[in-house]
Amino acid sequence: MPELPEVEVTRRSFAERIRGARVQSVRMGKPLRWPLGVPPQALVGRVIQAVRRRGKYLLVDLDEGVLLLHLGMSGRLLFVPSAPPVGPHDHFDLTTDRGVLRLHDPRRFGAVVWARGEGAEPARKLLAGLGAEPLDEGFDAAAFHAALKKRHAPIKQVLLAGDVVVGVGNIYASEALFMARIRPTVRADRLSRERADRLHAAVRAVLARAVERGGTTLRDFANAMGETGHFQLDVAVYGRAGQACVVCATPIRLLRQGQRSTFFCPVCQRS
DNA sequence: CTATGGACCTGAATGC
DNA sequence: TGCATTCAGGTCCATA
Repeated sequence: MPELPEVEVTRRSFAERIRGARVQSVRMGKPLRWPLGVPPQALVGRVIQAVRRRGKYLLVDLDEGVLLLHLGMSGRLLFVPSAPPVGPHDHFDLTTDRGVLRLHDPRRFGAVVWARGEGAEPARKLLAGLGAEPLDEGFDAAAFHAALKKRHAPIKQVLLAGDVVVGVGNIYASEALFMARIRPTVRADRLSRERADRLHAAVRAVLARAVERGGTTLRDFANAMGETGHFQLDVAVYGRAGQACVVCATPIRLLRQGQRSTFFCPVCQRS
């Protein structure tokens, strides 16, 4: 479900409302990807200072420590005044004096992890090695090209790996490569500066557009207010195998890269 | 060091 | 209808 745009849209949908809230109780359901790291009781009484994002992680700053939230493949947050009935996939409730923050995650690839600070374990290790923030000023085209020069893997897989640039998941990798007219299978180190620049711009444009559109709702994404996204209406190639390319009408092709589906136009993305 | 495949988990869609 | 197989928006870890 969630790539950078969905995580950012989720963040914006509750960050201001939850700021200043005091934690009253914590409920944990089935185990998530990693343990919380402290007894849930330890969060009671903490006050939420801010909600930030790094890559696909949300960082909930507390007056003591920080909570890292990750939505995995199927995670979704909800922030509502009072807790709805608890379903079988509701695995974390943070009840505050301003509402309940709930993580709903059927596949449980998501996580809620506490650390003393961003630089303290286990946060440090989870955040270490993350690449540039694509929507920040600091995402530099020359540095992007230089980083790609060191990689022999197909460009699609380098985008997904997240250690060069963060936040680009399976949907937006295909979309950005289409926009940049680059074939997903080309080795990253074979991209010229000009083509790397096109990809750099395309990644930014696709992600920014998706944030504006409220994310992509393929089946069940919704922000913490329960609102769905609309970028699925703007998708050019993802999930469109066999359908006509929006530019040249050639049928979109599907291929497998590292057990993930990749979609591309064989004519618009010749190399 | 880099690249690759398997692992984690559940539900929906597809195929026989 | 029933049951098996495949696929899904992520990413860590072991292995080459």
